[in-house]
Order: sequence, then structure tokens, then C-alpha cells
Amino acid sequence: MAEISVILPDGSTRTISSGATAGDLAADIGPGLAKAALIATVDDVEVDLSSPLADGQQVSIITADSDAGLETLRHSTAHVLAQAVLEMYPGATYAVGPPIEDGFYYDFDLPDGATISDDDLEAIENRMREIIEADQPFERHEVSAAEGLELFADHPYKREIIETVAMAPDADADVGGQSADELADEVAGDGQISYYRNSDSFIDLCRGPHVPSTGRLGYFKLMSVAGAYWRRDSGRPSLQRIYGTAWASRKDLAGHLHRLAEAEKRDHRRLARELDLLSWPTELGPGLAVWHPKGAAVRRIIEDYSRDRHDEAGYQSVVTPHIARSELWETSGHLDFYRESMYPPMELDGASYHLKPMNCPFHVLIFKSSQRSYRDLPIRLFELGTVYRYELSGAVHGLMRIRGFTQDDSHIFATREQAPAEIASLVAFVLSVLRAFGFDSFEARLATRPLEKSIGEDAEWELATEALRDALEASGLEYELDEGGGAFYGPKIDIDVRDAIGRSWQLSTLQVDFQLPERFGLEYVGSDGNRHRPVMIHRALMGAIERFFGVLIEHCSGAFPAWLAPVQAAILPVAATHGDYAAEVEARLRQDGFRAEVSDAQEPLGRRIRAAKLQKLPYVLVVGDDDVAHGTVGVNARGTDGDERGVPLEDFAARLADEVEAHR
RNA sequence: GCCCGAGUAGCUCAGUCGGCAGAGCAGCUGUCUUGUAAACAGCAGGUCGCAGGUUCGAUUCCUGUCUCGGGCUCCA
Repeated sequence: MAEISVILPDGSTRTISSGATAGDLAADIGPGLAKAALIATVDDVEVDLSSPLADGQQVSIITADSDAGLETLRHSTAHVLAQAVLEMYPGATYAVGPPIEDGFYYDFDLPDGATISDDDLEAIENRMREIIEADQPFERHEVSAAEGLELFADHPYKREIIETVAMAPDADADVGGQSADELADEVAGDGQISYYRNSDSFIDLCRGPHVPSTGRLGYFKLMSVAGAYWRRDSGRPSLQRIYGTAWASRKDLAGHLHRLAEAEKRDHRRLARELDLLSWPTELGPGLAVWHPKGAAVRRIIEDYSRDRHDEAGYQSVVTPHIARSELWETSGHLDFYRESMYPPMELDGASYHLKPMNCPFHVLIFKSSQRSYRDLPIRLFELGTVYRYELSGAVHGLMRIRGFTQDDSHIFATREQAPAEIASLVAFVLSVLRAFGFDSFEARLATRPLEKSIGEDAEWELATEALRDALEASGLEYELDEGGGAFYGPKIDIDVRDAIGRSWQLSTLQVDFQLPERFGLEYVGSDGNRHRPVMIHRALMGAIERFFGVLIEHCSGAFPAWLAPVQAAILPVAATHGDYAAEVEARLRQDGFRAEVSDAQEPLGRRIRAAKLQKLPYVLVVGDDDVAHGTVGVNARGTDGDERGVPLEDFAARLADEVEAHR
């Protein structure tokens, strides 16, 4: 029997019989691998295990241990979902169903505008389990696009995919927002299409690969139903999207569901209410919040800290109004390029005014208010500037997406020569401040010129983008490219932080801008006595105080570190007779600027301790007879079991001071 | 803005197949005076999101609207 040899990932070669498949290779290597194998890569192309191998190929067997394996698992589970739905809802048709982070989704169009509700998910799940139980093989077939159109004659979305991708690969990829590239995930391309059959009645257009059979799946759960537009286009039909999660083992699935439950407990909207930090009265309208005393107390500490750091770093604080004449926004370009995010104009005394969506034009005017010399540069203006953006009503979300918010905004006016060093030091400054709040994991994106809606010369965009890229390279920060994601006036670096449970949130943004200085005619006098145009760097560090606060709440799960906690210590007299001493302790702590509160002895001690603990206070201090006699407190620290009795008050104050100083 | 879903006491949620609306927690009052995560009793609290419609009668059914949630799009 003829033999071939293939190269394994470790560089070794392995001889197998001619005509063997990737699955045969896995079995040849070992029964454990055969059992775990889902797909293979052959010369870096993902293929089914049923693919025959050829001599000299580099072959790697993929299991659910890898991202590629897990993605396949999820993709195949999505197919099973489609099979179940099509069986259960006669006349239904299906669109696309890719793997996504932690799971998958599939889009459906049901006949006569029927809908799927959350209550239906269980029945669909049950049908999926039957399909998995039946262990149906995923069989790959390749046919011409024309045959594909016939096969999917009753499924217009599938036909559209074939027509878009397989029959006209050069079609305008931009139509409808979902590019042909993305749809190409579904098929093989080059005039051929591939589809998978896993029962007499079910086929699906798909590029593959898939797990060998449905029996390899099983650790999944359907999560929710949502609407989604066909090809992400609000002008096209709205489909029913079912989201699910899928994992390699029962344990992984349970772990994921546990993480979701934990995330829900951290939800800043829930904690904001439970800890009495802020609320969103419906009377105000969507996306508008009011800060209660405790939330405002934390915010003030955050803002004070921010101001101090900016002072140290050579910024000058400025203050600007919330509205300005429309002419300003015409000059800046906002009305041309940002209008849809702006509140509509107010007509006053024959003039038109807009609420500000950004602070930059105001800072530009401050720069422009006097003649500037190169000796003055860089000029760093800083403002906690409140802006208003008309976010789509469906987009507002707690503090994370809100219509009125305050940016820790700064605009730096520098010479072209100064800009690169300034940007590099800005990145360091941003990270340093974020670290002070307990964030230590960052990701950056370099966003380049948008295809539509942007102003300026390509050469300037290129220059600005390079300056940002250099700063990122110098910072050692990992970053990815966001093609076309820049602001209308310039490219930007966005910095995301990862929170305590691994989710990332966009906070900082840093943008290089040659356009606004041009539009407003900004100048400085150089050492050569000539007038030059400065470069402007826009920078929001925490981004929006509101979002930052929301992220911070979720990061620390509402248990603010002592330096931020709205109440650092609750003082609980054991009985009413200890009330006077409790008041003394409170006064002593307040004298050092600590935030302490007495909880009177009207209720049993256990109940008051519980109440304080539920508020996640750093310290609960219990004072009774012994403490009155010796000037001590009983210290019950957050996150510890039990308590320390008889701690001298001064020792406790010193300890708290250390903690606040260290931002622990 | 679009799709789907949901709005019942401050909070979490029952309930009404159309016939005077319920619990727990929180709140208030009283009793208890407490040493480390829920004392006891009582009281009060609701135009069942809002506006129309159908009906003898609507919190319940229908329509519209507002708000919220999950997505889509967008974004600090």
C-alpha cells in the first residue's frame, strides 16, 4: 500500500497510508487525540477531519483546546440551532450563523412575521439536543454556484450570499455595510460553493469546516433572542437572531454561566441603586443621570485626583460654557461631520445655538485669544468639560452610554517638532493615572482615517498617524489597527482597560489634529519670527467621568478602595450608652479628613453590621465598654472574617491613612 | 433610530382565564439596650408607566405613547 508522509506541528514527519484523512492521522497518533480532534489545519488552512491528506503537507490536528477548535464547535452548534428552528417553524428561512466570542448566533426570518420569544428557547434547545443525540455526520459537498442557487431555491438570504460572494466576488464590498468578505465566511468563493448536509432534511451553505458529527457538541445554552438587520443594514429586513453559548465541556459551560452571573452582580446599574450612588429618573429623559450624595462624593475624589495630576503634569485648567453659536460649530466642522450626534439648535435673539458635543472649539478659542510664541508651547489646557451628545435612544446604557457627560478633556497645542514627544509622554501619563485607580491591563487601537466624513489632506493624516504609531511602539503597549475608525479631524489612539473579570472597556482617547488649527487659523510665532500653525492633540483620559465611574464600580464590584469609598468607616456603638464615645471616634476620624459615620444603637448590633457590610464599606468599627475604657475600637475590615478587638484608635487612623495614601 | 421583550409599593417579585391589588425586604411608630452579617409587634405605603379604545365593568384585552432591558448601528 502506498504511503505518504506529513509534517506535524513539532516538525516531525509521520508516515501514513495514501488516501488517509486528517481524522485517520489523528487516530494514528493516538486514541486520545482521535477523540478530541474536531478539525485539522493543512498548510494553515482549516479543513474537516474527513479531508484526505497529501504527501508533504503540514498537518495540525485541532481540538477544543484552541481558539480555532472552539470556534468550530460554536459554528457547528449554530448549524444545529438552524436545523432545529427550520424543523420547528415550517416556512422559516435562515440567513447567517457565525461563531462569536463565547458562543454563536443564527439569524432567521419566520413566515408571516412570526417571532420567537425567550420562552421558546427551551423547546428549541430540546430539539437541538435530539439532533446532537442522533450524532448526525456533517458531510461536506462542493457544487457550482448555479447548483447552489437551485439547492437553496427556497432560501432567499442564502441565494443572496451565493450571488454576492460566489458569483460576483468583485462586487462592491461596501453595499449595505456587511462586506462581501464577511459573507464570504459562509461559502468557499471562486465560483464554487460548499454546503454541509447533516440529515436528509437539513443542509446549510457554509465554508466550513465543521466537527465530524453533531454528537461532538452538547455543552451549549441558548441565551436570548434579539432583532438584527440583514447585512447590518437598517434598510433591509429585520431578522430574529438567537444567541447561544457553547463550550468544550460541562465545566467550561458552567464556568461561563457563573461568570455571567458574577457580571450581573457587578452591574453598575444595580450597584448604583443598592449603594445609593446615582439614579436615572425617567423624568429627565433617557441617558441622563443624577448623582446622589454618595456617588457625588466618589466622583469628587476622582475629579480632585484628576485635577491634581494635571496640575503636576503642567496642564492649565480652563472652564467653558455648555452652548455656543452655530457658527462656531460650522467653523469647527462639527455641524458638517458630527451633526447627527448633536442636539438640535436653539433659536435665541435671532441667533442659533447648539449644546456642545465636544470641548475642543472652546479651547481653540482660548489659544487664539492672544498671540502665542513658540516659547509658550506646548500649551496644555485641561477641563472637566460637560458635553451633550444625542445618542440613539437604543444605544443609551446606564453610565456607559449617556447623553450628558463630563470629559476629563485636554487639548495640547504644540509645534510639529514637539508633537511626537508630547504624544509619547501623554500615553505614559494616561496609563499612570489609570493605574492609580487599580487598572493594570490595557489594550490600544490605532484608528486611521474614515473613508467617509473626514477633512484634511492625506499627507497630514499620514503624518499624524505615524506620530501616534511611534508613540504606541515606544510605549510597549499592545495595539491593533482600526482601519477607518478615526475622528473626522484626525487619527486616534483609543485605550481600553480590562476590568477585574476580564472585560474590556474603552476609556481613553488621544487624537492628533491638523484640521482644527487650520480651520480656526491658529498661529504661533516661531524662533524664526515667522508665523506657524500649531498641531493640536485632543486627549480624554478617563474618557467620560460617568463611564469611568461605571467601569470602576464594575471593576471593584462596588467595594471602592478606601481612598475612594464614600464612607470609609461606619462606627457602631454596642449600646446607646456608647453613643458619646462613638461620636468622639467619628470626630477624631473626620479631623483627619476621613469619611466616617455613626450608626446609632437603635437596632441590634448584628443587624447594623450586616447593613454596613452590604454597603461594602472598607471598615466597620464597633465600640463598647472596653473601647470606652481604653480608647480603642473593634475593627471589622471588609473582606476578612471576624474582627480585631481593642485596636487603639490612633493605630486605626494611621492604618486607614496608609491605605488611602497607597490607594489600596 | 430599528428589531425583540418587559413595565404591579422605594427594592425584589407574586397575582388578577375582565369583577374592591398581595408578599418579603426597605420606611415609620412602639417595645427591646444589644460585642461582630437579619430582635419583636404594629402602622403606612399603589390611578398596576401614561393616554385613548372595546366593555355594565380594564391593572388584565386592543391601539398609541413613554421608559427600561437584550441586540443591531454607533460610541467617551
